[in-house]
Amino acid sequence: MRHLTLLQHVVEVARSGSIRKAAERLNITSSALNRRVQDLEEELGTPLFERRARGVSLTTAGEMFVSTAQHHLSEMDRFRSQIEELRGLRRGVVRIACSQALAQDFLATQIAAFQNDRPKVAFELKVTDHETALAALRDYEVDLALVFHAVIGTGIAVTARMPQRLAAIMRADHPLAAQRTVRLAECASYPVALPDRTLGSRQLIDQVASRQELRFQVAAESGSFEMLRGLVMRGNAISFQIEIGAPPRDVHSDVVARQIDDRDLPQADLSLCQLRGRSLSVAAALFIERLAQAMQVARKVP
Amino acid sequence: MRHLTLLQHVVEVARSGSIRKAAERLNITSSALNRRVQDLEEELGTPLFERRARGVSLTTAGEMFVSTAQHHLSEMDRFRSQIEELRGLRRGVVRIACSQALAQDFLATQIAAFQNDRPKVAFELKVTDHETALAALRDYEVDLALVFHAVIGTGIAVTARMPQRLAAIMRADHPLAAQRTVRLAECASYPVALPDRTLGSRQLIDQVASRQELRFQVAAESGSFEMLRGLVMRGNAISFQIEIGAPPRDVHSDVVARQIDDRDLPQADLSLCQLRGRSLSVAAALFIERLAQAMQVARKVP
DNA sequence: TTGAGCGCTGCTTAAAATGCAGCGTTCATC
DNA sequence: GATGAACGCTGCATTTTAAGCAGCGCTCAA
Repeated sequence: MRHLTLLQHVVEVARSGSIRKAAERLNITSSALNRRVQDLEEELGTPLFERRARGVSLTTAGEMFVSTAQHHLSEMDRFRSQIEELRGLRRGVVRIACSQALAQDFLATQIAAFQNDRPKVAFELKVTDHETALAALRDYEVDLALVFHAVIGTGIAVTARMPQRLAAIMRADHPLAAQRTVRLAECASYPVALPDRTLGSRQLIDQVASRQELRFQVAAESGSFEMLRGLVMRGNAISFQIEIGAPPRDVHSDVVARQIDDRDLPQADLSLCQLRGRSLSVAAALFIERLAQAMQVARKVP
Repeated sequence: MRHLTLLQHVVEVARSGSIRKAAERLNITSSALNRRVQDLEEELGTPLFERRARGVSLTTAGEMFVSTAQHHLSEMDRFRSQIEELRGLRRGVVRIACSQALAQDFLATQIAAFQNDRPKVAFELKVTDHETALAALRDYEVDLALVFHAVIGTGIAVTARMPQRLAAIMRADHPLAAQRTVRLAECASYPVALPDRTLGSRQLIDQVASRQELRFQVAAESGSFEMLRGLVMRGNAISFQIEIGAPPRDVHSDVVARQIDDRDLPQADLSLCQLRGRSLSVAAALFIERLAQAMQVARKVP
């Protein structure tokens, strides 16, 4: 879209915080970009950026402009998507931000099922902690975010919600593996490998642990679920994961999941989030619809 | 806005139904406009207009584009308005479509009061029948519409509503002027000057008349309230107007208004309408707010 | 059958955006 | 306190883009 470049350029300057950096990203010279910004500011009769020694930052007017521009760019994306739908191409990109726990099993299944119907739809997955995920949603970087136990502000709408319990994961030969459910206090008797503090499951654990005055023997702490699983397998530690990311019995390894006793757990939700007021591409809207449905269904089956 | 011209151009072509006509309105040559359209179509990979012998008409994709474009143009208008507000200029334009009944008294008062606070805000008034008024609202030609007894479809939101009775207006020396209220049947004994069928008040009268099987002595029929008032004054006819457009005693003439008996009247509303999903300029939003308030207050006082 | 009105295109000309090189400034670093 | 990297900005030459002009072929009402 030729007439959208100006908007994209300004948004990029805002993102980069520097005209030169933005120009590099956009593959134009900084002088060209600089003049585009200046022309726009002159036309509007008001500066959009404050010039600082190490770059630029948005003025109030600039923030308003960027917000409008982002919205319009998103609308145009959606328009193009509808055009393609009209032409029967059924293409599209769905961009998702989610926490690690979901990526491996739940989302992979959902995406595969969706692509069965619409093979030309591509997916972009961004795996992060929930704060970054919601920020990406706010910045129009992703179409939807799937977050666990997050504080969701206004501006973001929760399309579906799914209560999630925490599961303890351990090796099949771990003493606690004999039980159907475990209590958190029991886990304290063994070495544990905890998710780090950016992750929702850890925040949940900390909450419970401090209430029950539990002290874990923390063998390790990591932001990576692969790492934690590795520690479980090779170090015989206990780790924790939300149930949707922890199938009761993993066929590919000797790791098992054991539900934690209900009495120990506060309520925590897995939330499917969209940006309020934003219309999505056909592909993204369809996928969200199915995902929401899958979450409802999964909720019914305990 | 330099980068908005393309959108404006396409919208204008859609409005005009012809590239040449649109080009004339836009003060450019038809070849230039033609090529802009073609370039855009090529870029989108889909035609926006169907070429017909006597001009062009929108394709489905074209309709979608125009709708998005209009929305974005309106957003940018709003953005500029907010900029000016930020700079303390407090300027702006409020564009209104309303029926004649309201223009003379009610709206004039409201506008004058508003301009007392914000003298730099200009008003554009479009006086028409209610269908045209709602169409203008839908086409982003006006910011708000004030219509009486209209069928309001989805896509248009009613911000405030005010039940309105009909009043009979007549010369002070008319026999019926002696009464505080009149019945519609009584009016049938005298010559009447009726609003024409485009006007909401006429539709209301027709409704009642047909139910009560009344036959009026129709002395005249007109779409102009000035004309009707003239006939009342000079021909001693009775005419009708909604109460908000008919002050009980007009100091500038010998015309008086007498309320019609409640038993004769079906419910009819004066509605303040906005386009759903559209954000308005600061001035327009403020004016609407006050107008809505005024309508609530007016409703309280019977 | 004719002519007015339409969309479209080749060519020329005017305008706008871009790249290049370089200026003055700020600020972390040594 | 000197230094250099990073930044925004500007004059000028160049390229790219858009606009205007004239004219073609087409359709359809008169």
